[in-house]
Amino acid sequence: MKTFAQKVRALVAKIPRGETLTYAEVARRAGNPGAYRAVGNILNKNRDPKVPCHRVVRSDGDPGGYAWGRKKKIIILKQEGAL
DNA sequence: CGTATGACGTGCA
DNA sequence: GTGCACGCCATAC
Repeated sequence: MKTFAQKVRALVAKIPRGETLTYAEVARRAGNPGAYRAVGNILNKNRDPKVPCHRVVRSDGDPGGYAWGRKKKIIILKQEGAL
């Protein structure tokens, strides 16, 4: 039984380049549609270089947050063509 | 085990 | 349209 964090990281790592998923979407795919809160929390404490957490945005269209800086996140998305 | 936290989401003023 | 408050879940301490 993988922990929710493990599932989330695996899903985020599967996000194709140039595409973005919302925390709610990731949480839903992880099996816990109501744990979108935990998704952000997990990525925040478990920022893994193998996980493109910058491809995870909020449902409002806002970039959300980024452990390395929200601004940096936007730049990366722009470079990938997701923005 | 219980409390506090957070990169959210929705609702209401 | 903007701002504040509440609710929600998993993880950390």
